[in-house]
Amino acid sequence: MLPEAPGEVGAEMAGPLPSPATGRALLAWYDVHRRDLPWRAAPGEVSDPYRVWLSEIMLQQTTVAAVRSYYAAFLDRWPRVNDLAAAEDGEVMAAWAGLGYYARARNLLACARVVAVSGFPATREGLRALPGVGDYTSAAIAAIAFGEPAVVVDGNVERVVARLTRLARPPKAARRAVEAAVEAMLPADRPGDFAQAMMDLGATICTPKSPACAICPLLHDCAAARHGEAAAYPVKAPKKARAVWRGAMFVPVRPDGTVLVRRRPERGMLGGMVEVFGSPWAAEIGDAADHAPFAAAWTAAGSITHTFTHADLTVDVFRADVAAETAAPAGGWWADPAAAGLPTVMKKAVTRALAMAEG
DNA sequence: TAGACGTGGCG
DNA sequence: TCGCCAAGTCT
Repeated sequence: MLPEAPGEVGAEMAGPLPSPATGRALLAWYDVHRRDLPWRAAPGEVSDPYRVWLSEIMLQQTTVAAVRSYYAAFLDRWPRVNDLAAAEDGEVMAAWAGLGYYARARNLLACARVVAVSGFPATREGLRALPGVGDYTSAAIAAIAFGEPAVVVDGNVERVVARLTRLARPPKAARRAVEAAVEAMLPADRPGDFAQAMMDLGATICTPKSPACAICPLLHDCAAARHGEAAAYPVKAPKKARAVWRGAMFVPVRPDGTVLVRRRPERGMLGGMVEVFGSPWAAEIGDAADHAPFAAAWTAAGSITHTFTHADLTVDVFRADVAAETAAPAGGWWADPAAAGLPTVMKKAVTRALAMAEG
């Protein structure tokens, strides 16, 4: 594919491409207002790639406030990447519990075990090949830990650039234009500070709602602010209408309070998670009774709703009180619902069933 | 490539 | 209360 002509990129923007002067102004602001974060090297000090990597993985789609205690606990328990590489899977997963996106923890450990042997790659390209390290994280580590003039684009950067340039399309749909804008203002001598400065600006001044334009160091470089419409950017992609799904779930309860569960297939929604028996989720499910795990005195326990990213689900819940010796059907087992590791939608259904008065 | 993947905080 | 959001990656 041919490289895009500058005009093609610029055509996405109602404002001009940012200049190197804008990048320098941002760094001047950063030198005074930078956030003091535990994974950040002091000014003039060399960054530890392990700490940068660990923090960047934890910060994916996760707030600084949520990460702080986990970062401290991990660093205390596994001070170097070799320590983490030698850890057992279960203890790392347990230490990650509560942070969310658990694939990150699995990739973290896999990555540590690679790095423990060969060390951290010192280039963006090399970093990009590590498990759990994508376009953003590879660029961030390369810039912050190794001083590579990588173009770092995260959600903060997208927002800042969208406002600076009055970007006409949603940033993710105008990826090349965003990168071109960042590159145009990137100070080659301080790429790591520049990346962190963009993120600090996005997190503290150029916020999603109610941006503090009056105290922004880039106010006079910002096309959106000049038009008094910073909050109108970035342009949002139109929300797709959510599908409407229905389902039925069946909760047999033994006298000791255990309920019947099974494990979902590894792939697909809630892959590998524990669930209660029930129907597939679809626009129509037909007769709920067709999906019961076994014949019993099923009683309607009402319904629950749950919103997924792309579907609104309503589930009719049924309960049956069964004998202690009731056998679990193939694939199922009896579990204490409080300790079964149920995802939220399943917890809702079980809670609904158990809230029903017995008998 | 659009969708899945977790959780807690905020207006 | 509830939708939106927060330093994305993988398939």
